[in-house]
Amino acid sequence: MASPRPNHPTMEDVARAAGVSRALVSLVFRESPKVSHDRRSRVMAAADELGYRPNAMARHLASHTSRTVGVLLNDLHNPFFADIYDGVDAAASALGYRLLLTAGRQRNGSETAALDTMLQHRVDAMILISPRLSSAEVAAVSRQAPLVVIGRTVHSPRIDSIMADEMQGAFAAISHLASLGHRHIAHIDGGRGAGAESRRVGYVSAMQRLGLADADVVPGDFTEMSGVTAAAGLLQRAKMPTAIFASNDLAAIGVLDTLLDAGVRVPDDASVVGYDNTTVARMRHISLTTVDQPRREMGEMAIHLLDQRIEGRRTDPVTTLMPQTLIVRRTTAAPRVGS
Amino acid sequence: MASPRPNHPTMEDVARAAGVSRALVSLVFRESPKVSHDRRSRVMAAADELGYRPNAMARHLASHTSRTVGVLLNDLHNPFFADIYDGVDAAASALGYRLLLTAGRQRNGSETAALDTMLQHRVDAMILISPRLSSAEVAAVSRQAPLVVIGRTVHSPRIDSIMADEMQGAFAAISHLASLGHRHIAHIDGGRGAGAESRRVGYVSAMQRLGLADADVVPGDFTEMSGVTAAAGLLQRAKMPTAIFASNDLAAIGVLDTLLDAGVRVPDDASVVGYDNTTVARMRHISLTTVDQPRREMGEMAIHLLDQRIEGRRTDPVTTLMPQTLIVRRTTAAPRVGS
DNA sequence: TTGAAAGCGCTAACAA
DNA sequence: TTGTTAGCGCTTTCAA
Repeated sequence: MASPRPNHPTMEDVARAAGVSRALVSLVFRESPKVSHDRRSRVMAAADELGYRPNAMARHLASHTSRTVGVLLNDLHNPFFADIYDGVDAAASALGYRLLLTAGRQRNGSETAALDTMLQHRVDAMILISPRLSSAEVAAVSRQAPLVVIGRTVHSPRIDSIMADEMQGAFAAISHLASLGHRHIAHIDGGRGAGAESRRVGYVSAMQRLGLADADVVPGDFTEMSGVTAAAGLLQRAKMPTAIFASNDLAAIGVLDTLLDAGVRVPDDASVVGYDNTTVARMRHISLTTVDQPRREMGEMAIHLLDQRIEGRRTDPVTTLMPQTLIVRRTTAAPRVGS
Repeated sequence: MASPRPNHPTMEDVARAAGVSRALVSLVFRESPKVSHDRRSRVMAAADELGYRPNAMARHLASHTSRTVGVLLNDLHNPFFADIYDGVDAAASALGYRLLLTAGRQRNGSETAALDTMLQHRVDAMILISPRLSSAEVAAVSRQAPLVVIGRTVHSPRIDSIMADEMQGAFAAISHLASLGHRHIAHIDGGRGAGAESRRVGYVSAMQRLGLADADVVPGDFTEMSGVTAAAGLLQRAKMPTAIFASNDLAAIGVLDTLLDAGVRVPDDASVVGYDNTTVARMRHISLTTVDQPRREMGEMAIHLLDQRIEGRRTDPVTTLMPQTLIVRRTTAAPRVGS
């Protein structure tokens, strides 16, 4: 048997206490301008007195709108998502949207369940951050509410996408190394990770465009361990590349660690570049040169795109490519002469 | 002008399509056992056909219960919170609770706004993870719904608390060092950070109980920089302590970095212990001995405590102290003989 | 098992 | 500026 729920006062109660009609109380709480100052304060006082708090469910049910955007974070552990969320949150509160967060879990199908919850709450729109769902599923959901997908492109009339321009990011990394004088630059692949393919393609095309050595892609998978393995392999070679462009920071750290153990000094003997500009890359101890994504801006963009749709200012889907910035720190330098 | 919202079908529509009454559809969606298999599948088929999804707001409004727990994460960036959330999520889905997440922001007063949103949605209970709110404010909120506060104690009849047993954690760290043979162990303080005081007190009492050197507390504040500063100060001393117990991993990393720069080898010349067992501590590159908190279990505990209250099985407040575990990695070893 | 009717707490016209 | 009257989509009696 459940404990009695606290008896929340209703508008009716507030109206009675303030000696006005319920409609007037409703107007006050909707911040209508056509309520006299005097009455408004009478109502507010009564509400405070009673500890009244409008019932969001009743309100949304009656008004057919919640001005709420659902956000699906597939992994709370990824600091990336936190940055994106900051942007979402800032833009949402600036434009007066409420946010309903749900986090995916390991369990399969949990994303579907999370989306379902949001749809049951009749959110006005949703933001999906790197969803693992199939494109077909995502497209199906978009029939119920407009969607912004971050980190993927899904083609559907009511889906907008926001992508990092990883080709450009990879180019920035390689051209930085090239300008330092490196010609032989290896790339540690990200496997099936998000963005890995574009980074690899960007790397390969940059090597060509800049007239450097042949592309040299070492298998990997976005983990620290894959960086360790890849670097160990590179160390075996008769001629080590002078620089390594890892597909993400984690792998770059594995590389750093392995080179250090082997007595290869960074950046004196070899340069290393990561990707993502995670917190770890910023640590003094690591101070990794890496490619930064404008995460916060991506989040803000998501809300703006949805706002355009919700307000009916746009119906055509758009894909936004966000520019990347190279952050030069202490793991890159000119190669030693003769190497 | 707003775009037309998608016209969600209602129970009425489903009932009509399935050729049954609305009440029957309601029973089906509430998973009532007293619906024939045949009719149930007819209803489900019609619902699928129409893309029907129950309206959570109407449901909650009519049923006076949402079986939803609100979770206030004050900082999405803290990986700590993500682990706690995992536990919350697992326990909630096991017990059939839905979760409503909100994340606090930098802005002051945002926590209050977040709580307000949750209360407006009439959540059955709330979990506050390391809230920055004053105890008075938290206590006030608890009159509207039962609360579990993680990381703080707030005394109120409807508030349960979950705390890390940091005194014990500090003791574990110090006794590990003592058993290795260290006698002179410095502590870098965490300042006003959560748990810092208990860690310091735990350190001081452990030093006494174990009959080690006088307590040696260096000011700090939970940041990497404070570890750098503290270590630099320690290096100036005529006689360096042989071991350093930092109040958290971040500060420990600052220490590690500074010692390395100064040519002090860890753990050969000095041992370092952190606190929190963050992702960074686990990295091979760092491999920091540190104190782990059972974060996931803390999250699970929160749901269980709330469940007891929601189901009316308990009305008295409890405070749960969670045990800490020392994780020994590569930054601790016996001191050099003679030092 | 099914159906009818009332009402949850609010908003949204419309009147006054 | 304020009050009146219908609902919103669902659950919940209660009867059939």
